[in-house]
Amino acid sequence: MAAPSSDAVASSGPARIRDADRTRAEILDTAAREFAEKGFDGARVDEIAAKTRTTKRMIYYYFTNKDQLFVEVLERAYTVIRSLEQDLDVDHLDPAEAIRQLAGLTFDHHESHPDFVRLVSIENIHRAEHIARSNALSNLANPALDVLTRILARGREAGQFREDVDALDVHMAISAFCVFRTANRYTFNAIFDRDMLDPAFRDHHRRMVADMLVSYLTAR
Amino acid sequence: MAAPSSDAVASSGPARIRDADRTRAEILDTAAREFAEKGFDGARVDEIAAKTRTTKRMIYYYFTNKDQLFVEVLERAYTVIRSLEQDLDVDHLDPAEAIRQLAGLTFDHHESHPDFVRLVSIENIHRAEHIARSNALSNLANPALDVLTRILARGREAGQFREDVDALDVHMAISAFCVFRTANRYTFNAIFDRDMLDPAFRDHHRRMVADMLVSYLTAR
DNA sequence: CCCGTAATGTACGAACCAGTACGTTATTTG
DNA sequence: CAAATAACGTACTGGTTCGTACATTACGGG
Repeated sequence: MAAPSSDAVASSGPARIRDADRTRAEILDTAAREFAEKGFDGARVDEIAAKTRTTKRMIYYYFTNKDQLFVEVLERAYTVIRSLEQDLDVDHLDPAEAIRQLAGLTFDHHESHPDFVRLVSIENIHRAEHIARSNALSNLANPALDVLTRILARGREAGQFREDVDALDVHMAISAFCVFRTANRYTFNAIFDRDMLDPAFRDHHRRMVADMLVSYLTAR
Repeated sequence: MAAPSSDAVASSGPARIRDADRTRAEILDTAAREFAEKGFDGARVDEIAAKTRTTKRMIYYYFTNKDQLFVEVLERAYTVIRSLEQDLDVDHLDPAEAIRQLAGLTFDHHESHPDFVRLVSIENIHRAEHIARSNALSNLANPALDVLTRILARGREAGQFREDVDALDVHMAISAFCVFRTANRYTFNAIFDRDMLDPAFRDHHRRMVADMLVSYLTAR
């Protein structure tokens, strides 16, 4: 209910009372969790505020409105994933092995960032209207795509890979598999009684995407 | 579209003023479109009612509340897909060709039922809580799975298919690909500037799922 | 042909919820 | 150190939205 108004909180070096960056970041964190949990329309600004050490007023102070808050949540979520993708260095590997590495990395990303997958699902229900409103996102290239393009070129030159696929096709196929496990986990489990995220399947599925793509690319 | 309920609607005069079946069906149709369009929380009961030839009162008369309405929308959506799947008869085909047929059918289903794909996405955001509340859905087996099981068994017996995959794995892989094209269409297009549902890619993608699965299953 | 009930319509309410008006305190800058 | 301003809090509002109380009409069984 009412916050303890007893000031003089000073006591043992409390965190700075005014810290715009921290407050802003805390709102974004909480909002990301809340949006991922309940969806855009299901999430409540009041609830986000309550789960923060600040107030609803601050959300509007920093983010203008609920839509803009979601835009920045998405921007941050995509940025995290992208920065991880940039660490990928497979130019020295055999093309097939490079594909395996890329698939594995993508698999791991999605497995360890379920909230990201949910946020993307939610944004798709809204027809990507928030991404469209974000300069940061609509102009952001995907480093994984460049990597993929080079791998495919090398594979084709070596006569190993088929010619009728481009990087986006391969990226789509890998993403589809990885996204599906998380995004459709609940209905799949309800209907087929199998939890796709059960650790028992993890390694099997991880090998499966890689095998699928490599066998497809190398099929004559 | 919807077939008139029981009998021939008495002559050509004004439609029957009282027709429970028709009213109920019209509500379900409209609700399905509205939920698919806006999501569960984004959809408005008042809006659904307005797009119907009846009133909001009737929605509550037949469906108790918004959640139950969504449950029945899902039941109907799944039933439509399932009934189409049952027409599949591939037991006389070569296992690889049978897989191609199944993948193609699944592909076509998803391509021609985008609303179904969206409803499933929405239900996953809600952690399949509505399906859990539906006896019809949580006890409904998937005919495509039985078909798949038989295909795989034949393929293995013939020494053509690998042994370390089960029907659910294959179903998952095919669904993932087909669902992704529709479910993640908007964010994919916003970020990569490629509309996965562009007719120009249709045949290519359709062949791609089938090839991916067959090459994977037959890989040594 | 009449009456019970299934089917339908109208109007309303209570809760909820995004967003704001207004006031206060800390921090920075000149 | 004073004045400006950035950061923050409280309390409220106006519109929305699910759901319902109450009234009414068509239809079918007896």
